[in-house]
Amino acid sequence: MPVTLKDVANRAGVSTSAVSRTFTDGASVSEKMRLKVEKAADDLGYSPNALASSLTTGRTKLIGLVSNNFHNPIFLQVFDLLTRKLQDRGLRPLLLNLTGETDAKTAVRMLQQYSVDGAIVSSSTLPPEFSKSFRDAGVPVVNSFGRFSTTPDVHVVGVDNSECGRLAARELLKRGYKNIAFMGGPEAATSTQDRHRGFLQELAKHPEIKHSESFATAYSFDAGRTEMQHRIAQGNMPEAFFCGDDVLSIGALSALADAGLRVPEDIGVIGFNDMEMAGWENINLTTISQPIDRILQSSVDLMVSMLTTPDSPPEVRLFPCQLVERGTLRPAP
Amino acid sequence: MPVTLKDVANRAGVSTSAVSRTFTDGASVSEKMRLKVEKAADDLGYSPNALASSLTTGRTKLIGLVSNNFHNPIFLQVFDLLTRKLQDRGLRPLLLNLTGETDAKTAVRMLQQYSVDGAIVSSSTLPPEFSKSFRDAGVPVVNSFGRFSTTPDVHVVGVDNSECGRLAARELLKRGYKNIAFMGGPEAATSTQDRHRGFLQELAKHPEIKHSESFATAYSFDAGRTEMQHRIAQGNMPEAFFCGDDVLSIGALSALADAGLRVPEDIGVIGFNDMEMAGWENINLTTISQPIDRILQSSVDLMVSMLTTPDSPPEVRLFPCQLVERGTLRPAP
DNA sequence: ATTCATTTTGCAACCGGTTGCAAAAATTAG
DNA sequence: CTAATTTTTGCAACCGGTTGCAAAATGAAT
Repeated sequence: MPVTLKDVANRAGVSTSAVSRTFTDGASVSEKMRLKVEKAADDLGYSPNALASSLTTGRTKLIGLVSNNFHNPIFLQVFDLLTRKLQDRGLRPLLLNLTGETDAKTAVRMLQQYSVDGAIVSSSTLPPEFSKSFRDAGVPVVNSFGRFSTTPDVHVVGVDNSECGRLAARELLKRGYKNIAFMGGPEAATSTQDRHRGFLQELAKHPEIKHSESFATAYSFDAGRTEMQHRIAQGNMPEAFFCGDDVLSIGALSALADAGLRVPEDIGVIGFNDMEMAGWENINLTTISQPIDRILQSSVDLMVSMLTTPDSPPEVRLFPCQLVERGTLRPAP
Repeated sequence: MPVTLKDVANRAGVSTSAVSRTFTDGASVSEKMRLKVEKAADDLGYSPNALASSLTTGRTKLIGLVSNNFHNPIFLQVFDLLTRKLQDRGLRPLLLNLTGETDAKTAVRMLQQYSVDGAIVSSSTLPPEFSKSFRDAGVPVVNSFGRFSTTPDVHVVGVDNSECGRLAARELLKRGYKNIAFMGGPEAATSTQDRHRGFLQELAKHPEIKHSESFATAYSFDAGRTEMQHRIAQGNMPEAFFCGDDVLSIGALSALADAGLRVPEDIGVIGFNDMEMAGWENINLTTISQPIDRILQSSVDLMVSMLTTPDSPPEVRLFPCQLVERGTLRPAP
């Protein structure tokens, strides 16, 4: 049914090599030949089979898009941008959903079977073994939203989470809060650990500031709400919270509202991520934004450069986060 | 670098056919042979190249996942479920982001180049030409969240949007509202048209009920908020609104709150979709849910059945929607 | 017109598998 | 134990392309 190279060659009355060459740029073909072949190809509606050519060229232009994060709305944007940026480069995303997957071996197999040219691992919660296994299997890897390391196994692109923690702390101090709290996501998440560490680092410079911390069980509305309810029930409330994620913050805000606590008059809240909802007028969350577009652009740039120049040493690219001022923190005095 | 069939054959001291056969089920291989080959394969860490085999078998097990909807959070769940369900069936999703793409020809090419076995078009806003072009190119298609038709070009799975419109109208009437409004998404979206039609059908039975309609410019928070602000500014407010989408509803709610109108005491609101946020305590939106899981399960079931039994006539599978009662509609008297 | 350098083209082998067919091996029947 | 039948195996062609190499065609120089 589908039109093959041979069909085009026959119709144009030339060899298959000629046809192949007109469709690979950089190949030696005369102008007449190219025209003749293109005519025939057009007539027949031919488009080359990328899979067949991959057999000999060794390149499929398939990029594994690996994630296990299909819960945080921010990732819809991630998929949108990533797929478009890949498409723009002539690459096609093969989606690999690793939700609930614990075995890196099978993950590697899934990628290998389709001989992807590379894999973009996009998750802050997927254990680094996965990236490492891919690399060990010879698959070029970029880890987006990954953790900083001085000796990375693979390329890492993301933000400096501990710097974000410091930024949040500085911002709270600047506004005159004297008793502040960190409310993290799951304690096991490296992103939470790093933000927490940065937060403490900054506070270490200000011993007069009281602070406390707690961790929600997940990066979710319910977890944030529940955790905040706990804090309220415990009494002894701090003046402001740095929440490890916007979803968490919004859950926390709802608990505060229920308890009759006003934001920012009674309690301040600063979130993290700047998801779309944070800007909605009925939420209006002051938060810290990650430069998602730059992170992803850099991720596909790195991927493309690995494809052209293999064996470049793993690199870490961290982008600065930025405060997005809205209405849940009181102004600086 | 990667281990090939031949490597395994050499190590096991058998022909390549023997190896091939041990990895295709239903093929004739003796038990000793199978064991010997599997041993060799294990030793070498061999996994068959799906792309190479696709050349002869004509099947890639690649399914194009086509969408242009990377904005509505509900679609994150769609991608999550769809990818997992496909993976469970041994199929791999090749993502095709058609945001901003107007030319079906190029979309078809993108799928053909990778000779996908089929395509699941998952969008309520992508024009039906696309599905049709895929089908015409010989690609089996399932259109999830598509529009009902008595003479469908391709398989369609979704909900009966006009029935949803009727459901919403009935629900509002049941609660004693006498003056109600439909606030749709973009007037061009078929989903909005259908819901609107159903809404009017039900009202036609109740000539004493006053009603009005308006359309937001997009399925977004801002559009819903802006549209509601218009309605408030115009004065002459209805008692309750059926909004064409939850995001729209939430935008509308925020405008109502700003205007000092209480929900549901002053104004009732019912949404559509039951996105996660609708259940958050600070939103608590009464809405209508689509059975997303069933829709997607049915979509991949249909896809699988097309792969085994081609040429089955296009089928429409519609699932019932359900009211999710929360706090934005007053109780029935 | 002849020679030499350069470009263009086709041949044929190959990429990693699959599969129809016939030969070889194993099994069953006589 | 031989013959007939069934199962297992390998050979070789093929899937849709690519590419090294040498032959053919073109162009430049003499």
